[in-house]
Amino acid sequence: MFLPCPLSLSPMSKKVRVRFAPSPTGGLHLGGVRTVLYNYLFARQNGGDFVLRIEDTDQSRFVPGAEEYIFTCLDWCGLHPDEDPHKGGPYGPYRQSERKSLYRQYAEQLVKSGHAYYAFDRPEELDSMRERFKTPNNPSPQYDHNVRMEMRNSCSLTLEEAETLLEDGVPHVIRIRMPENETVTFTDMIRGEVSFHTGLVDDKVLLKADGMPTYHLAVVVDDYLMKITHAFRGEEWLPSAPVHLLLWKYLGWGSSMPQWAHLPLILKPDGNGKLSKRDGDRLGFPVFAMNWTDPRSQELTKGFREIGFLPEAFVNLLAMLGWNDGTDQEIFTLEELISRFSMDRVHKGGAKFDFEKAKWFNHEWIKRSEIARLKPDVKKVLENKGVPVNNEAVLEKVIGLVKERCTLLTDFYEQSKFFFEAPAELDVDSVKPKWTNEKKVLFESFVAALKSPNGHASFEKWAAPELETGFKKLATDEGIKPGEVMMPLRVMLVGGKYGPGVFEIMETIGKEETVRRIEFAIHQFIK
RNA sequence: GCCGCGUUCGUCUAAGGGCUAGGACACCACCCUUUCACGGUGGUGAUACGGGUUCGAAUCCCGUACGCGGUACCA
Repeated sequence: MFLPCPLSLSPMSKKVRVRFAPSPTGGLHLGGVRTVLYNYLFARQNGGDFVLRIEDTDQSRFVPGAEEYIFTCLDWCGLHPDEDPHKGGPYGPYRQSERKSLYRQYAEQLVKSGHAYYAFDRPEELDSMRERFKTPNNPSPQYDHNVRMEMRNSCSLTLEEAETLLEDGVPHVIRIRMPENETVTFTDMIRGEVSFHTGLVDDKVLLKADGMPTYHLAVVVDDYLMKITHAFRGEEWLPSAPVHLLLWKYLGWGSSMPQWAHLPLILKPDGNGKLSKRDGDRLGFPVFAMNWTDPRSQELTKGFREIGFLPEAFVNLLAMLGWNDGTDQEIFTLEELISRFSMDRVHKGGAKFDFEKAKWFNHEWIKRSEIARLKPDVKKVLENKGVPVNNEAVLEKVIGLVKERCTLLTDFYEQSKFFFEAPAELDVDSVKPKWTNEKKVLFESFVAALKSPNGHASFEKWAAPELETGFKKLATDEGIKPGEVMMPLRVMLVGGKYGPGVFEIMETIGKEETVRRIEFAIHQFIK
């Protein structure tokens, strides 16, 4: 453990710790889950910890139920945190609203060291500043070194003035004082070296008037306090990275700053831009991991879980959106992903989300999954649709028979309901035109033979191959080509032109039910 | 506007100086199947553009275009 490490200055004993830090304001987006996944894979692969931290610093955006929803999503995906607000951990609390008292001291430390200042500007004053400095060439003026001295803050005011305002309890924020002319550079795990000119970045608010930190202060403080070693987040954070880098430095924690990785965005399938919930609604596919009902509007947004995705497939397809292991393999278990994942094979460019491919992943997973794995989910699908499932052995047999034709778990309803209840309606139109009295006679003798197999050796044993032999022989004996009556038989049993082999179906539903359905159907086909 | 990040078949991507630019989804055709699927075989289809560097560039450099992200007391 204490071997010299000549190639690296960072101690090898430093345990990998990563975090996912969502703000609980609604459903969990695809991209969010992928960020969780990459964090999780990286942590597991390195024997590290995966922390879930709730970033609820904006109280005006509080949405009841959103936090619980996140827990459930991660749970469904099988991406379990090692530390979170529920189970706690050595670095709690894990909800930023409960850490409120922590942040102020760091903000003030920055004020003392000259890297931040108090600002007393009221919202109207900020608006008017933006109005005043707005030009065609600068449509959105920033609060930066250019205007700093024209605003009401502890840089422009005298010490006495500022102190008076503070003592009088005038509402104020603390802003970082961005240097006017420096270059901040860091190495992103995905993008390599990235640099920024500090003079172009605004004086971000660190501590809000209500005493809550903004994201900028909170990430840095919490990542430090929680000993985070690698920080992965969406690409949309890249522009504010220089603020975070400087904060780590100014707070005196530079040597323990995590390594950053800014993940590429997940884009909408048509056109460009970040994939949003709206796109899903518009194009007819889910964007959230699970159903989400907005508590205010009661609007329901569909999720991958409810639409019939297996979590294994969901995780698999998310992993492949921006990463691959360099081989042609596309289907990975979580375990495989943990061993193969590597941050340096993560793409730089955003990926358009393709729902067709997503469904393909699910189909593959359904086909490859054991019947026992599928059983509880399929049972739930059928029960939700009111299909009576009273025989576990039959259910298992049915799953084996139909799983390769189910892309979504919900497809099991259409594909297997006729095993459990007689079809309510028959697709008579596909039989009627070619229906003849001879065929009717054939089915009548088929039923008779099934009822009393004497003389029909094939029907004594109730099994698909024998049933097929017997039925075809019977047809041939009656002078009818077997092919002519296969479709009618199928429609009688299934109700439509689909499903597994007809004789497999007969074998599964049993003699009584087979006879009942044929007898019922014969009358339906009469012209 | 400014700053940053990107750019290989329609989509996800492989190929990190030397290939007929490979795979997958989707699509098309055929085969299998007396249904629907599964499966099999084959096909259409891409290095944004312009300059360099090099014997040789999708790959390295520069520029252009385009796209995206950011530019809040939101994350």
